[in-house]
Amino acid sequence: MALGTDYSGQDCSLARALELVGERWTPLILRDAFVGVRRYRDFLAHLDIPRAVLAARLQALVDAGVMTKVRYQDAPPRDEYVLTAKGRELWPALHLLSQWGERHLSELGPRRVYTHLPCGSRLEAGRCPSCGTVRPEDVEVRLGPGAVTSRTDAVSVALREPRRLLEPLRTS
Amino acid sequence: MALGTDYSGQDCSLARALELVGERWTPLILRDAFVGVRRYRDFLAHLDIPRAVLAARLQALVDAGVMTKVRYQDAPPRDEYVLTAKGRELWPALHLLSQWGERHLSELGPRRVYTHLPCGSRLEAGRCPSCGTVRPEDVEVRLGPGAVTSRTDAVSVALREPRRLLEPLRTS
DNA sequence: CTCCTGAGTTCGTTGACTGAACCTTTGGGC
DNA sequence: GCCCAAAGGTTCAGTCAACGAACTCAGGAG
Repeated sequence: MALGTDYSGQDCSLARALELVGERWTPLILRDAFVGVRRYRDFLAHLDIPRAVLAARLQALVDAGVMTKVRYQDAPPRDEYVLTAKGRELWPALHLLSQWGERHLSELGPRRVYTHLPCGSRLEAGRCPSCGTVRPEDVEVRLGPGAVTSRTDAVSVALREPRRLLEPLRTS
Repeated sequence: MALGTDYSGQDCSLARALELVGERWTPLILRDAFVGVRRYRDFLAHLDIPRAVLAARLQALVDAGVMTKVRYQDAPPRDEYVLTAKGRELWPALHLLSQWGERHLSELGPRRVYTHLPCGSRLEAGRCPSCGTVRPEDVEVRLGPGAVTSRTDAVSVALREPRRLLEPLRTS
């Protein structure tokens, strides 16, 4: 269970991208960010990730300009981690990889169903078959027939309700 | 520099997909497979990857049905690793991540330019803006202005020529 | 003052990646 | 037959990242 990332010597934008978002846990942190998770506590509860690794990954994402820390309360001071525009552009890539997994690794049917709300189409290949490219804000996620609802942490429970991408999750 | 992969407990097709293709080196092995690399020796030369890791990754990809071993010569017996249909379906996801890297991490302009040969359009978002979804076989890759040609191994040199995706690379 | 929560940091242990050396099969040159 | 080289691995000791439990720290609440 170790995944370092450093592909120096590869003159390749894929390698550069993987050094940022290819590390262990990072794609799942981003997935959670897209479905609305913003707080350290919620990432921790939903991912079962070591605290030190989570702190390091969030810091790396902030340093890379993929997320920003936003203060949402002053007493006591609390920050949320929110995707930047650069980070939000990762959604098609993450979604396509996820769809590949749905097709080939999900025997009971899709675990999540993505709908483009303005037109009602199901998303394919990270975009709407009728409208072209799609903004994550316009996408609705809900559980599909292949979903397994075994987790009982507050974040997993809250995420069972249909919701829009990027809509902040509230668990408290 | 360690990236293990096992996201048990995550009911998520992205996590399942990452367990297969998210391990360290695996995305770059797949990238090489898409540009025509097929032999152990060529992967080794082009990636600077430890032999044991390369052998383990190729075996895992074969076990998962993403690649197959194909005998191309009997005396002495030699096999090539070739993408299956399941593996070829990973192209849009890999391409999108690569394009994100081109946009955000490649200061000198794109390192690689992808063209849909039947219509001549440059690919965007893993598909052709005019034709819709694209088969990798119909895509041409050539170096762009951001490319750095510092590697001197035979595979890197051969890959400097424009070529179609999936067209077998010959270096000997 | 004491307890509690959120958000980390510290640290010993485990396990994956690294790189060099070694092994096996086969063919070619002599 | 004998020796060497190449392809495709396997083995192994050392290193470094991930793991997980414990600890720290700041700021309320009572």
